[in-house]
Amino acid sequence: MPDHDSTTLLTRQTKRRRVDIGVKRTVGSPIFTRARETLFDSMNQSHGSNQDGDCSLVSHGHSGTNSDGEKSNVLRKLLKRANSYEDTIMPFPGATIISQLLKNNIGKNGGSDSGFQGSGALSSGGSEIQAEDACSNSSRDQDSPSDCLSPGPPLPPSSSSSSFGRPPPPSNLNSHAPPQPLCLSSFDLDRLSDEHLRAKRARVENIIRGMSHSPLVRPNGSDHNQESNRENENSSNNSTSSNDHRGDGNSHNTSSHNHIRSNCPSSLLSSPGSRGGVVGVGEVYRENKRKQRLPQQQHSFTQLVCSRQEQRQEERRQLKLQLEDMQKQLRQLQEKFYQIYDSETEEEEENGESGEVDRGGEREEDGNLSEDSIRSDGLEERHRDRGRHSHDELSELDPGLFLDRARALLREQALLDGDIEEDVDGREEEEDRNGERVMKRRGEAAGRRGGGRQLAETLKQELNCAVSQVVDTVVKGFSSPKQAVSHHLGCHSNTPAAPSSSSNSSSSCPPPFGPLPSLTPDSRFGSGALALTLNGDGSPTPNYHSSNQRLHCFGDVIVPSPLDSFSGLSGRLSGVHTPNDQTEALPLVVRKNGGGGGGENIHPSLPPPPPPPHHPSLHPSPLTASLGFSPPSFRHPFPLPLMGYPFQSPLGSHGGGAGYPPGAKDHHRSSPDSMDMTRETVSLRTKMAALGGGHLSHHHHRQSSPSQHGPEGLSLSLIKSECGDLQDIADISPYSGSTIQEGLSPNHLKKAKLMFFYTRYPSSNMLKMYFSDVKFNRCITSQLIKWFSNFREFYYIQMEKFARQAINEGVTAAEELSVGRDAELFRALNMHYNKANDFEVPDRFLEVAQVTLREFFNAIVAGKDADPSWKKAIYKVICKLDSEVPEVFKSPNCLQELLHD
DNA sequence: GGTATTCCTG
DNA sequence: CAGGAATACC
Repeated sequence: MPDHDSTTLLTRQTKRRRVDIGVKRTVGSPIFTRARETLFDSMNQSHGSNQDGDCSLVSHGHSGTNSDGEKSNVLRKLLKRANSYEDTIMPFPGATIISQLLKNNIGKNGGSDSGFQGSGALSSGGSEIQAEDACSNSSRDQDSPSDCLSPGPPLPPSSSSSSFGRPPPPSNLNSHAPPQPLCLSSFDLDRLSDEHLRAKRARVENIIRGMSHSPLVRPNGSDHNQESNRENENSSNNSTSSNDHRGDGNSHNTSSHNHIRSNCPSSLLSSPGSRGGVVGVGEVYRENKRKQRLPQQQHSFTQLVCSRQEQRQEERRQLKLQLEDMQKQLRQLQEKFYQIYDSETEEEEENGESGEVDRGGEREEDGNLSEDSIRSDGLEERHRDRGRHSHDELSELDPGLFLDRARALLREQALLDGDIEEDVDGREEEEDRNGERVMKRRGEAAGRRGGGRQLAETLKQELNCAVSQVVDTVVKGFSSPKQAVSHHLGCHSNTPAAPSSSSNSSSSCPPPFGPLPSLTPDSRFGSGALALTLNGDGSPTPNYHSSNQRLHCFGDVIVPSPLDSFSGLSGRLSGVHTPNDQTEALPLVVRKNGGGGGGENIHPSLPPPPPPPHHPSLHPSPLTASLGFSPPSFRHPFPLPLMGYPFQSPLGSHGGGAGYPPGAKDHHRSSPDSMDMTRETVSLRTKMAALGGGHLSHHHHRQSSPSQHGPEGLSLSLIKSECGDLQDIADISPYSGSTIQEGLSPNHLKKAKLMFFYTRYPSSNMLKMYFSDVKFNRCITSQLIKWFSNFREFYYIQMEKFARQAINEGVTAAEELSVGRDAELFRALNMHYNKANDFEVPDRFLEVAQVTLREFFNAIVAGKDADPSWKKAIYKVICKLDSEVPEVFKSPNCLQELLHD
């Protein structure tokens, strides 16, 4: 980024900080406290004490001695924490990770989080709009997103730090620490999870949008305008980002829909928005890249090479956006809770509405100083704050999406519980900012609490699912660029909204969201991870666990890695590959393209294996294990494809589809082809051997399956590339053949050698029959034929050698020559074709060998060897001695069977 | 012209 | 064991 960008970033950050602070307040606002109280009351009274204790960290000051008061305090604290966390760092590992990532990214970008935070707090609230713009700008910039995100954390710091007395950074650290989680316990966790879920959703949506959108040139300038336009289009109030934020708040009051939409545009599009204006450019750009990538993967690898950097940036942006989304989601969740439980706050809300201007200062103070004071702000303020926060801080994120999701969730819950329905409606109304309804709610609130619990549970479940999905998606993305792409693709396919990018830009946000509730769970998040059951119908728990694990893993991986690592990961994953990262994956891809230049060019970077890029943390087994990703995947953008091939090795595996481990297959789906292709293209037969070692090893590791294939399995696959048939590549597609391998593996070679005991002159058709697990193409066929040719060569050489030896030894009659299992000739042959001697050579082979030896003996004795083509007669004889190859060899697993026997 | 095989080389 | 060249066959 140019210097000016950095400066802008700083300004943005400062602004953002402000915004964040304001947001924090909102979070910390009394409403939250009440919500907390209600939640706690309903949720667990027993836990309350503990939580209080935990929460005690925050000053209880206001709350009365009453348990309720304590609870409220606790809730407030929790909320504050959550807010502070959101801004600073999420208590969740994932959140923390994200925050860290964002920070790291920022750092990479050149922006200094710390500096921002410090300055950010400083910035006055007056520039919220600007802050938004800045965010959008920053978001626009690839790096900028992080900046926007970063602000979030920073903002809280001021409030959080003041309120909590923690410095933002420490808070982050602390947040990671277990104690906080404890404090947060159910409620915070729920919120966090919700936010995560939302964030995931938002990410997915963003991704989808990006996918859908036609590739755009990065817009440096018009982003803001675009954003504003989009926002306007969306209908929400936002003519401008600044207006939007405030307007959002208002809009929320007026109508939840508006709020959502406004948010949506900003978040979705904008995530755009913040990236926003950037989005306009950034998103489009991303989209373009994504689209290109997809086609590239599927169609050709060359394109991939072209836009590495762009992809990287996009990935960064996406990551940032995701983080932002997550934060937004969390906020939304909080809001929901507030709405649900806030009946009390109604009064305050009205008051709060009176002065938005004051809010800025008050909020900060309130958030920091006392929750009670915050209450005075009222729901509206919260909304406003929310809107601001979302727009300002998370401008990129789509608050609308979150809201929609939240609504959907609420609705679902309502469906589950009639009581809840009312609550939901109330929420919406609250969103609308109808203070009156809020008041009504209060009355209901008491009754609701039961519903509130349910809601909380449902929200938790949904959050868990969403988090898990998000984590999965993120991890996948990181793990392999292609995967990420695939995910994106998947999202597209899955998400109806995704299809039209352009449409999405203007109105896309709302539509996607609207459908989200229903779609969200599975379809949207497309990635298998998505399987969330937002409704909570399903498997929240399993998902939850998975999510947690994933989060941990993710956290482990990500947290340590600075943005660089992140970017590297993203690049790796995306396939954009930073030069370092790309080392492995890209080359392959490139190769494919043309054998040519583009790919190769990329490769160069690869060679210098990126030692630093890969953080040890990245490889963490846990992730791979939990996620199912193989560690290599992280390194290799295209791990999946590779995995598939290795397994394919005839010997081991096989078993058709069975050969692949389920997980592996799934991975392959994403983008195995590219990998294989590239590899194949890259390494020809010659290379195959070399590759066999390295690649195969990778495959092996990746593939949990213990296929016999050694590391070499892949080598042969490369041949295909040589053939250069795109079709082949396409065919290679991991899925196409259940377990059909593109190339020949060492096992295949071994199998061929064993087959040589039966047939010295196999026909191509015969080979196809017996190597059914291999996808035959010219190259493969030629290679197999070449193998047998080589076998024959060795065979005849040995025959001639021993025939002459016999002659030299004084053997006069061919009859004297016999080939037994103890014969030196046989041992030589067996050593060559059955080195392990784990296969029982058929007697027929001994007979043929004896015949061959005698033919050579006779020919030599007869002096026929003078004729240059004297061996042809012998070949002609021997070729007739081929015997049927046992059916066993037709089985891909024949080696295992044969060897075991 | 393409394929298959052999021979030679590494 | 693969690549390349040469040769033979279709």
